[in-house]
Amino acid sequence: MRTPLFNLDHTLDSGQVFRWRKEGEWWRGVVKDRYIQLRQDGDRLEVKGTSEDMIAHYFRFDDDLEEIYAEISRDECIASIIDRFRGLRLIRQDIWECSASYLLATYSNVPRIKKMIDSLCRTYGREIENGVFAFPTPQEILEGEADIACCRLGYRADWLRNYAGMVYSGEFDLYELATKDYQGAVEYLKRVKGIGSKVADCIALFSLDHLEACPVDVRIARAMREIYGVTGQYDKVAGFARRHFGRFAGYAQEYLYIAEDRTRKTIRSCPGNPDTHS
DNA sequence: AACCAGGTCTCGA
DNA sequence: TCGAGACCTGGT
Repeated sequence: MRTPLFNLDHTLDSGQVFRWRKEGEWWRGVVKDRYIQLRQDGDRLEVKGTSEDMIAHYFRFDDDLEEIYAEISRDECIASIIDRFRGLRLIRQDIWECSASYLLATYSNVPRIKKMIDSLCRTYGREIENGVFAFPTPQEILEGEADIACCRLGYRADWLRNYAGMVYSGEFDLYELATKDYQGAVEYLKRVKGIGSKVADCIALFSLDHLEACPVDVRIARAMREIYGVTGQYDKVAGFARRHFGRFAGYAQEYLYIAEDRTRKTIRSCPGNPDTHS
Protein backbone atom coordinates (compact mmCIF):
# COMPACT_ATOMS: atom_id res chain seq x y z
CA MET A 1 0.00 0.00 0.00
CA ARG A 2 1.05 3.61 -0.45
CA THR A 3 1.51 5.59 2.76
CA PRO A 4 1.52 9.23 3.73
CA LEU A 5 4.70 10.55 5.40
CA PHE A 6 5.75 7.58 7.52
CA ASN A 7 8.92 5.94 8.86
CA LEU A 8 8.25 2.37 9.96
CA ASP A 9 11.63 1.86 11.67
CA HIS A 10 11.36 5.00 13.80
CA THR A 11 7.75 4.24 14.65
CA LEU A 12 8.20 0.63 15.76
CA ASP A 13 11.53 1.31 17.45
CA SER A 14 10.34 4.24 19.56
CA GLY A 15 9.41 2.32 22.70
CA GLN A 16 5.66 2.76 22.24
CA VAL A 17 4.90 -0.88 21.51
CA PHE A 18 6.53 -4.01 22.85
CA ARG A 19 5.46 -6.82 20.57
CA TRP A 20 7.35 -6.05 17.38
CA ARG A 21 10.80 -7.14 16.30
CA LYS A 22 12.74 -6.75 13.12
CA GLU A 23 14.19 -9.76 11.31
CA GLY A 24 16.10 -8.77 8.23
CA GLU A 25 14.00 -6.17 6.47
CA TRP A 26 10.71 -7.45 7.88
CA TRP A 27 9.01 -6.26 11.04
CA ARG A 28 6.94 -9.03 12.66
CA GLY A 29 4.45 -8.49 15.42
CA VAL A 30 1.06 -9.23 16.93
CA VAL A 31 -1.83 -6.79 17.03
CA LYS A 32 -5.01 -8.04 18.69
CA ASP A 33 -5.41 -11.54 17.21
CA ARG A 34 -3.39 -10.95 14.05
CA TYR A 35 0.18 -11.95 13.30
CA ILE A 36 1.40 -9.21 11.01
CA GLN A 37 4.50 -8.72 8.88
CA LEU A 38 5.55 -5.37 7.45
CA ARG A 39 8.24 -4.15 5.12
CA GLN A 40 8.76 -0.58 4.00
CA ASP A 41 10.32 0.69 0.81
CA GLY A 42 9.99 4.43 0.39
CA ASP A 43 6.30 5.33 0.44
CA ARG A 44 5.35 1.70 -0.16
CA LEU A 45 4.40 -0.52 2.76
CA GLU A 46 4.09 -4.24 2.18
CA VAL A 47 1.53 -5.76 4.52
CA LYS A 48 0.98 -9.43 5.36
CA GLY A 49 -1.61 -10.76 7.78
CA THR A 50 -4.16 -7.96 7.93
CA SER A 51 -6.01 -5.32 5.95
CA GLU A 52 -4.69 -2.00 4.76
CA ASP A 53 -7.51 -0.25 6.60
CA MET A 54 -6.40 -1.80 9.87
CA ILE A 55 -2.81 -0.68 9.25
CA ALA A 56 -3.92 2.85 8.38
CA HIS A 57 -5.88 3.01 11.62
CA TYR A 58 -3.12 1.46 13.70
CA PHE A 59 -0.43 3.85 12.46
CA ARG A 60 -2.71 6.86 12.57
CA PHE A 61 -2.42 7.67 8.87
CA ASP A 62 -5.42 9.92 9.51
CA ASP A 63 -3.08 12.28 11.40
CA ASP A 64 -1.73 15.09 9.22
CA LEU A 65 1.93 15.01 10.25
CA GLU A 66 2.83 18.26 8.52
CA GLU A 67 0.05 20.05 10.36
CA ILE A 68 1.20 18.50 13.63
CA TYR A 69 4.83 19.46 12.98
CA ALA A 70 3.77 23.03 12.32
CA GLU A 71 1.80 23.03 15.55
CA ILE A 72 4.47 21.60 17.88
CA SER A 73 7.55 23.26 16.35
CA ARG A 74 7.58 25.94 19.02
CA ASP A 75 11.38 26.19 19.19
CA GLU A 76 14.52 25.33 17.24
CA CYS A 77 15.38 22.34 19.38
CA ILE A 78 12.19 20.37 18.82
CA ALA A 79 12.20 21.44 15.17
CA SER A 80 15.62 19.88 14.58
CA ILE A 81 14.61 16.67 16.36
CA ILE A 82 11.49 16.43 14.21
CA ASP A 83 13.64 16.91 11.16
CA ARG A 84 15.87 14.05 12.24
CA PHE A 85 13.03 11.60 12.91
CA ARG A 86 10.54 12.66 10.26
CA GLY A 87 7.82 10.09 9.70
CA LEU A 88 7.68 8.82 13.27
CA ARG A 89 4.02 8.34 14.13
CA LEU A 90 2.08 7.66 17.27
CA ILE A 91 0.45 4.22 17.25
CA ARG A 92 -3.22 3.64 18.06
CA GLN A 93 -3.15 0.74 20.51
CA ASP A 94 -5.82 -1.50 21.99
CA ILE A 95 -6.92 -0.09 25.34
CA TRP A 96 -6.65 -3.25 27.41
CA GLU A 97 -3.28 -4.33 26.01
CA CYS A 98 -1.88 -0.82 26.23
CA SER A 99 -2.99 -0.22 29.81
CA ALA A 100 -1.82 -3.62 31.03
CA SER A 101 1.49 -3.26 29.19
CA TYR A 102 2.31 0.15 30.63
CA LEU A 103 1.32 -1.00 34.08
CA LEU A 104 3.99 -3.68 33.62
CA ALA A 105 6.45 -1.18 32.16
CA THR A 106 6.96 0.72 35.39
CA TYR A 107 10.49 1.05 36.76
CA SER A 108 11.93 -1.22 34.09
CA ASN A 109 13.54 -0.95 30.66
CA VAL A 110 12.32 -1.72 27.17
CA PRO A 111 14.24 -5.00 26.60
CA ARG A 112 12.93 -6.38 29.87
CA ILE A 113 9.40 -5.10 29.26
CA LYS A 114 9.38 -6.93 25.94
CA LYS A 115 10.45 -10.13 27.67
CA MET A 116 7.85 -9.80 30.42
CA ILE A 117 5.06 -9.25 27.91
CA ASP A 118 6.27 -12.03 25.62
CA SER A 119 6.32 -14.37 28.60
CA LEU A 120 2.83 -13.26 29.68
CA CYS A 121 1.45 -13.91 26.19
CA ARG A 122 3.07 -17.35 25.96
CA THR A 123 1.78 -18.32 29.37
CA TYR A 124 -1.80 -17.04 29.19
CA GLY A 125 -2.52 -15.90 25.65
CA ARG A 126 -4.29 -17.79 22.90
CA GLU A 127 -2.02 -19.33 20.27
CA ILE A 128 -3.01 -17.75 16.98
CA GLU A 129 -0.28 -19.42 14.90
CA ASN A 130 2.58 -21.77 15.62
CA GLY A 131 4.48 -20.12 18.44
CA VAL A 132 2.61 -16.83 18.07
CA PHE A 133 0.40 -15.80 20.97
CA ALA A 134 -2.19 -13.07 21.42
CA PHE A 135 -2.10 -10.73 24.40
CA PRO A 136 -4.16 -12.45 27.11
CA THR A 137 -7.60 -11.16 28.08
CA PRO A 138 -8.37 -10.32 31.73
CA GLN A 139 -10.27 -13.61 32.01
CA GLU A 140 -7.37 -15.61 30.60
CA ILE A 141 -5.02 -14.07 33.14
CA LEU A 142 -7.43 -14.73 36.01
CA GLU A 143 -8.35 -18.29 35.06
CA GLY A 144 -5.07 -19.54 33.63
CA GLU A 145 -3.72 -22.48 35.57
CA ALA A 146 -0.07 -21.42 35.16
CA ASP A 147 1.90 -19.84 37.98
CA ILE A 148 2.31 -16.17 37.18
CA ALA A 149 5.71 -16.23 38.86
CA CYS A 150 7.13 -17.86 35.74
CA CYS A 151 6.49 -14.60 33.85
CA ARG A 152 9.05 -12.80 36.03
CA LEU A 153 6.90 -9.71 36.49
CA GLY A 154 8.15 -9.06 40.01
CA TYR A 155 5.86 -6.96 42.21
CA ARG A 156 3.89 -5.94 39.09
CA ALA A 157 2.20 -9.36 39.02
CA ASP A 158 -0.15 -8.41 41.86
CA TRP A 159 -0.99 -5.11 40.17
CA LEU A 160 -1.78 -6.91 36.91
CA ARG A 161 -4.04 -9.53 38.48
CA ASN A 162 -5.82 -6.90 40.52
CA TYR A 163 -6.39 -4.82 37.39
CA ALA A 164 -7.55 -7.85 35.40
CA GLY A 165 -10.04 -8.56 38.18
CA MET A 166 -11.38 -5.01 38.13
CA VAL A 167 -11.88 -5.17 34.35
CA TYR A 168 -13.41 -8.65 34.40
CA SER A 169 -15.86 -7.77 37.16
CA GLY A 170 -16.90 -4.57 35.44
CA GLU A 171 -15.68 -2.40 38.30
CA PHE A 172 -13.33 -0.87 35.75
CA ASP A 173 -15.09 -0.28 32.42
CA LEU A 174 -12.86 0.08 29.36
CA TYR A 175 -15.79 1.31 27.25
CA GLU A 176 -16.67 3.98 29.78
CA LEU A 177 -12.99 4.96 29.91
CA ALA A 178 -13.01 5.48 26.14
CA THR A 179 -15.85 8.01 26.39
CA LYS A 180 -14.09 10.27 28.89
CA ASP A 181 -12.13 13.41 28.10
CA TYR A 182 -8.41 13.60 28.90
CA GLN A 183 -8.66 14.73 32.51
CA GLY A 184 -11.57 12.41 33.22
CA ALA A 185 -9.73 9.44 31.75
CA VAL A 186 -6.61 10.13 33.82
CA GLU A 187 -8.69 10.42 36.98
CA TYR A 188 -10.51 7.17 36.20
CA LEU A 189 -7.30 5.31 35.40
CA LYS A 190 -5.55 6.36 38.60
CA ARG A 191 -8.03 4.37 40.67
CA VAL A 192 -6.09 1.30 39.60
CA LYS A 193 -3.20 0.23 41.82
CA GLY A 194 -0.06 0.50 39.71
CA ILE A 195 -1.39 3.24 37.45
CA GLY A 196 -0.08 6.65 38.41
CA SER A 197 0.27 9.92 36.49
CA LYS A 198 2.86 8.72 33.99
CA VAL A 199 1.21 5.42 33.10
CA ALA A 200 -2.19 7.12 32.87
CA ASP A 201 -0.74 9.62 30.40
CA CYS A 202 0.75 6.82 28.30
CA ILE A 203 -2.62 5.09 28.13
CA ALA A 204 -4.41 8.36 27.32
CA LEU A 205 -1.95 9.11 24.51
CA PHE A 206 -1.41 5.67 23.02
CA SER A 207 -4.89 4.18 23.23
CA LEU A 208 -7.46 6.90 23.97
CA ASP A 209 -6.64 9.47 21.25
CA HIS A 210 -5.79 12.19 23.78
CA LEU A 211 -2.91 13.69 21.84
CA GLU A 212 -2.43 16.47 24.37
CA ALA A 213 -1.28 13.91 26.96
CA CYS A 214 2.44 14.20 27.60
CA PRO A 215 3.88 11.32 29.63
CA VAL A 216 6.95 12.41 31.57
CA ASP A 217 9.38 9.59 32.24
CA VAL A 218 13.01 10.05 33.30
CA ARG A 219 14.10 10.84 29.75
CA ILE A 220 11.43 13.46 29.14
CA ALA A 221 12.14 14.92 32.57
CA ARG A 222 15.80 15.20 31.63
CA ALA A 223 14.96 16.79 28.27
CA MET A 224 12.58 19.27 29.89
CA ARG A 225 15.23 20.21 32.43
CA GLU A 226 18.14 20.49 30.01
CA ILE A 227 16.30 22.13 27.13
CA TYR A 228 13.65 24.23 28.84
CA GLY A 229 14.91 24.52 32.41
CA VAL A 230 11.72 23.03 33.81
CA THR A 231 11.95 20.89 36.94
CA GLY A 232 9.72 19.79 39.76
CA GLN A 233 6.67 17.65 40.36
CA TYR A 234 5.09 15.53 37.62
CA ASP A 235 2.03 17.76 37.11
CA LYS A 236 4.17 20.87 36.84
CA VAL A 237 6.48 19.45 34.16
CA ALA A 238 3.73 17.71 32.18
CA GLY A 239 1.55 20.80 32.43
CA PHE A 240 4.34 22.98 31.08
CA ALA A 241 4.85 20.56 28.18
CA ARG A 242 1.14 20.59 27.28
CA ARG A 243 1.08 24.40 27.28
CA HIS A 244 4.38 24.74 25.45
CA PHE A 245 3.65 22.25 22.67
CA GLY A 246 -0.11 22.64 22.48
CA ARG A 247 -2.84 20.19 21.52
CA PHE A 248 -0.39 17.69 19.98
CA ALA A 249 2.03 17.69 22.92
CA GLY A 250 2.03 13.90 22.89
CA TYR A 251 3.68 13.90 19.48
CA ALA A 252 6.38 16.27 20.72
CA GLN A 253 6.93 13.96 23.66
CA GLU A 254 7.51 10.96 21.39
CA TYR A 255 10.10 12.82 19.34
CA LEU A 256 11.90 13.95 22.50
CA TYR A 257 11.82 10.40 23.79
CA ILE A 258 13.36 8.83 20.70
CA ALA A 259 15.97 11.60 20.48
CA GLU A 260 17.00 10.97 24.10
CA ASP A 261 17.06 7.24 23.44
CA ARG A 262 19.25 7.46 20.34
CA THR A 263 21.55 10.05 21.87
CA ARG A 264 22.29 7.86 24.85
CA LYS A 265 22.83 4.79 22.68
CA THR A 266 25.20 6.80 20.48
CA ILE A 267 27.16 8.11 23.45
CA ARG A 268 27.45 4.62 24.93
CA SER A 269 28.75 3.08 21.72
CA CYS A 270 31.10 5.95 20.95
CA PRO A 271 34.74 4.74 20.82
CA GLY A 272 36.76 6.57 23.39
CA ASN A 273 33.88 6.80 25.82
CA PRO A 274 35.14 5.21 29.07
CA ASP A 275 31.71 3.65 29.54
CA THR A 276 32.27 1.57 26.44
CA HIS A 277 35.12 -0.34 28.04
CA SER A 278 33.56 -1.02 31.45
C1' DA B 1 30.21 -4.76 39.68
C1' DA B 2 27.50 -1.02 40.40
C1' DC B 3 24.00 1.70 38.53
C1' DC B 4 19.75 2.27 36.34
C1' DA B 5 15.26 1.33 34.29
C1' DG B 6 8.86 4.49 29.68
C1' DG B 7 7.15 4.81 38.43
C1' DT B 8 4.13 3.84 42.10
C1' DC B 9 3.07 3.04 46.76
C1' DT B 10 3.36 4.01 51.50
C1' DC B 11 4.35 6.73 55.25
C1' DG B 12 5.56 10.64 58.06
C1' DA B 13 5.92 15.69 58.55
C1' DT C 1 0.76 18.36 49.71
C1' DC C 2 5.47 16.97 49.51
C1' DG C 3 9.86 14.30 50.15
C1' DA C 4 12.02 9.96 51.15
C1' DG C 5 12.56 4.90 50.79
C1' DA C 6 11.42 0.55 49.25
C1' DC C 7 10.64 -2.27 45.50
C1' DC C 8 11.26 -7.50 41.77
C1' DT C 9 14.31 -8.22 38.31
C1' DG C 10 17.50 -7.90 34.70
C1' DG C 11 19.98 -4.76 31.20
C1' DT C 12 24.07 -2.37 30.37
